[in-house]
Amino acid sequence: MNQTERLDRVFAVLSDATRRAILARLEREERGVSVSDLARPHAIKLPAVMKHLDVLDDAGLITRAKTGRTVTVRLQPKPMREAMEWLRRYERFWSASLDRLAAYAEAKENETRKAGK
Amino acid sequence: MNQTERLDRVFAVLSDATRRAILARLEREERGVSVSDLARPHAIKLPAVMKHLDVLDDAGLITRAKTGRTVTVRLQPKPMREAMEWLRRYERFWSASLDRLAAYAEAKENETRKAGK
DNA sequence: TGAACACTTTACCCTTCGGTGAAGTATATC
DNA sequence: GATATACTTCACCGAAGGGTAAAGTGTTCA
Repeated sequence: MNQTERLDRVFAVLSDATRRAILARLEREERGVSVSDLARPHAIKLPAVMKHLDVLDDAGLITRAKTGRTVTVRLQPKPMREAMEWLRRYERFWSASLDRLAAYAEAKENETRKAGK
Repeated sequence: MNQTERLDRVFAVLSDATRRAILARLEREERGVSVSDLARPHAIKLPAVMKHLDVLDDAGLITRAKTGRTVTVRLQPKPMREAMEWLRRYERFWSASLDRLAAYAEAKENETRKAGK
């Protein structure tokens, strides 16, 4: 799997609120959560949760371990790093545009003052 | 539009390589790029590019300004900030797991040394 | 052994997504 | 006025996405 595909998958995972909630839950519970516990808070049936877990798995964001009849799901956030790195490039741009906005506001302010309005 | 919906849309934008390429291009050219210039490097027809631009627009990631018959597209990266903030929560987790990995490796190392292998 | 439990798989539904060809609109340019 | 340019809209297509009900598998417990 190349970088492009990895980014596609991780960002696709993150574009769904249910999956983000699952990730957030796993982040809080480092020891892992069973599939049914993960499903409980959501208003969807188990098979739908299964599909979400498959998507998370394909993106490499979780690991699953079966013990007896229960499956423990754990977070594997490493693939998020690449996504974060990708986004980081735009960080300077936000600050830059905020700076520009501030500069503009200031210029406007001075202009107004000079005009004696 | 609430936060959940904004995150859905921004991450959905980012899950497509063509759209990431468009964003990257716009990041390099701060003065804006025309629609046809944006489309040129991609092996898809204009209507497809249009749809990508609509998706970017709906997520608030670009602005479009028509002058004569050409439309200039500019980056508006502010909505990415929220997405980045969301991801940032997992940053500590990467470092944490890297730390744990390092600790494990070190323990293993000592163990091996003690055993005199 | 039989029933309950914790998933998992299958088959299906409807909607959204990413793409196309073709036709349409508005603005240059000759 | 005719033609080229720069989009834009429309109608369509096949694949993928998120959901369901129902049936299946393996484990635990009485």
